Amino acid sequence: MTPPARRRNVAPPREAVLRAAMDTIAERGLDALTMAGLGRDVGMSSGHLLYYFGTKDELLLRTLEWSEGRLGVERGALLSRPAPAAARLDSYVRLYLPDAPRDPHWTLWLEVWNRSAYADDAARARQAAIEGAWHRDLVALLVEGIAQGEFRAVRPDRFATRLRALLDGLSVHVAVGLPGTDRERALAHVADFLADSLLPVDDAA
Amino acid sequence: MTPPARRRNVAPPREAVLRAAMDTIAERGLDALTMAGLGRDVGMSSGHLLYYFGTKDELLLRTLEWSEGRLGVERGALLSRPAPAAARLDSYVRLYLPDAPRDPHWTLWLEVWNRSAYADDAARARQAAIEGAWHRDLVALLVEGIAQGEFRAVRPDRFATRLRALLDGLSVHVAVGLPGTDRERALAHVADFLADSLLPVDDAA
Amino acid sequence: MTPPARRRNVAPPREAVLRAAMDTIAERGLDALTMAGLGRDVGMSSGHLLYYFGTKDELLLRTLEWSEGRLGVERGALLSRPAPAAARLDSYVRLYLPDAPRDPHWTLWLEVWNRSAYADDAARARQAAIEGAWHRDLVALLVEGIAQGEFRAVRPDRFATRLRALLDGLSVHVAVGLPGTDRERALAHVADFLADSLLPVDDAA
Amino acid sequence: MTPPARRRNVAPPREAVLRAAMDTIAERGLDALTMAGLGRDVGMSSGHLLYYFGTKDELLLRTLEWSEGRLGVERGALLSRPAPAAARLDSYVRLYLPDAPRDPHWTLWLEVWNRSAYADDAARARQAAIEGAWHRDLVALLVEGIAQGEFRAVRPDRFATRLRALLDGLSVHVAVGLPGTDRERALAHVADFLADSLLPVDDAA
DNA sequence: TATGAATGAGGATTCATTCAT
DNA sequence: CATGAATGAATCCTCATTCAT
Repeated sequence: MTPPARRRNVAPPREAVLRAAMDTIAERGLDALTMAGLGRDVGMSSGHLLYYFGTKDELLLRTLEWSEGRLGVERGALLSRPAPAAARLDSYVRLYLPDAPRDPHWTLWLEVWNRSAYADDAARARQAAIEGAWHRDLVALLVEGIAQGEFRAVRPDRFATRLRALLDGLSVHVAVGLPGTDRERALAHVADFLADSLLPVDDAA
Repeated sequence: MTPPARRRNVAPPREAVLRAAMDTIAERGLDALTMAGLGRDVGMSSGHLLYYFGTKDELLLRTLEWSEGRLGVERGALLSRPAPAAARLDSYVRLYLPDAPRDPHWTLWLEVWNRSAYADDAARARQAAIEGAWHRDLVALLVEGIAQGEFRAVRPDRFATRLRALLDGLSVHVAVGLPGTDRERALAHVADFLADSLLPVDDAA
Repeated sequence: MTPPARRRNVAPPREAVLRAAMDTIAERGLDALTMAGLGRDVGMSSGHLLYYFGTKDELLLRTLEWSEGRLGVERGALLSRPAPAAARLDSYVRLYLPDAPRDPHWTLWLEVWNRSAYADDAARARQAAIEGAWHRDLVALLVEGIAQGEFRAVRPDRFATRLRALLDGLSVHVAVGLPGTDRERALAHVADFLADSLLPVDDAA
Repeated sequence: MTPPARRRNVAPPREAVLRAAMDTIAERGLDALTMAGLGRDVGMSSGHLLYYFGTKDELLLRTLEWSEGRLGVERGALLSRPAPAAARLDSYVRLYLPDAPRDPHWTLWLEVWNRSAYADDAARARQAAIEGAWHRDLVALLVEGIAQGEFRAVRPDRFATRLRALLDGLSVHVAVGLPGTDRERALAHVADFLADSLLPVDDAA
């Protein structure tokens, strides 16, 4: 799946392609996503698909980026809302966590993580860029919340890392369908964690 | 990779097979693990490999179980040491986290998670059993530490879930080779987290 | 399926083996008959099966011979009955034709015919021997019937060949499940044929 | 040999492929026909072969249909000749019977019959369609011959079935190489049969 | 006799990728 | 831009057969 490679995309890949790729991956896993099948789904020859993406790996990464792009827009919107930092943090968390087992976006992430260790630097960089966006936005939000006295005076970067690790761990559990886990429980765990370590102490008093 | 299936394996699969499978997976990824290649590595025909495992998927799961078995022994040893709960918790964490990017054990987990969503119940159950062992041991340790006043009075099960989610998140980051992460930093993060939420408050005083 | 070959049977192969082989072939076709599977069915290792039969081809032929042996006994019994030749001929025909599509015995024949063209002389001879028995018994019956004035004065050998060809053709159609054919219709056809060409003319008068 | 399946084949499969398949089957049996080998014979990758046929089973059926198509043309030509019905019937019979043991066309039929019992309805229907063509043409010829007083007043459909059963039985014997049978003898038998039951009685007088 | 672990030679099939049109 | 025929390497898995015990 990672041979020569050559061309790149010329015209903007139709969104439908990315969406269809996402759907198939979510439903039946990445292994079930074949270029020919995807072409069939979107009414495009497999040849043309490769003409656009150059490589199946590239398609995978592009799909992830597209999906992230959409989440990024949502994230931007919710973070810039005129609302308390705590409320916006809650929205952030809700956006972060998978909706249910096999959540397309998370399924994709899992796959990308898998190949990550064997990917080239360019690919790893793009992947890191995505993670970075989530991270920076979270840091900014924490800074703001702390400044306004909504949050305790945690170290923003450190806390963001900690929270994201927690979110990633919980997300994997949910996305993978681990028995005894689901989105609601994950949300509750996060709420607990935030109450314990970020929100004002007098909260519990 | 998931066809008919049929159970076989009567004699204990040689450890060498599992070890070799692990090595290859760690070095070049699961996709690079072919039955033929593995057979070559361990001096066994690919036919016989299938005779033992019945399926490549089964081999994967068995390798994970074997690897877990070894960790389980280590875990048991360190947890029953006559040492403070805090020290034992530290060991537990050190055992949990990957050694470095591409850590074989974690690479395996990533792969298993990937297929998990599309696996059958039996496979998922075996997977859950492994996770359960880590969880229960952690809970027991927390209970003990709390009883002896070493830890704050957290709710053990809840805290264990939180800590494990954190560990999983950090582990993935490390195993996957995310820039800016490594084992040491992960350990530091965990230490921070524990200091903040589990260890006695007077610690920081 | 036709390599070296070496040993032969030592003890009388248990009937159960032959019977089980027959059943499997009838139900799912010869391709589905594996030595290992058959061994499982009869509680015998595949190794021992080969120890008995030496070869899968040999097993096939032996199964056919065993099946023929049973039919041969029946045939002998019915032919030696103290009954009119016409009645005995009718029984012969009923024994000859398959019971229904996938009739085990005929399924076997079809398979044997298939390999026949590529078989060695010994195998072909054994196969011919079986066909010969049916032929000779039929000839004898015709001779007797003619002598007693029950049948017209056809040339026995020639007529037997013709009748058997007819029976084989009809049998294949029935055994194979050709639409529009079944045992009853086949029997009617044969009856017609016999009335037209073997039984006394005054019959129709 | 009968998995998922998927239809493909858009362009007309080169005749050469079918012809080569036929040749190999005739020479060494269907088991010896491998996609790779066939690809080699016709200078086409095995991948492309499957791209065309989708399945080895499909290739088998297609080869039979192609072969039948050619015979069908011949049959059509000889039946529409301006010749006595008896002469045309003779040609029909000559076309029907195998040329010699291992006659490719008949070898194919034998194989198809074998799987027939385990085939799906679609496959069985296509098979039946072929047999039906032979049958209908024969019936038509009989009707014509009877109308013109060349043949006795047999019931055409019934007689056609009987004759075809006879032809199938004899054909198998010849194709399979049963000792004591060959095309000439088979032809003689058929001639006898026809003289006895179809041609005018005064013939023999 | 009997076992069953071990073999190893295939076999069909899949699929990303190429390229002439 | 777009096609889709063509490739061919690679894969898992099957199974008759062997042989040490």
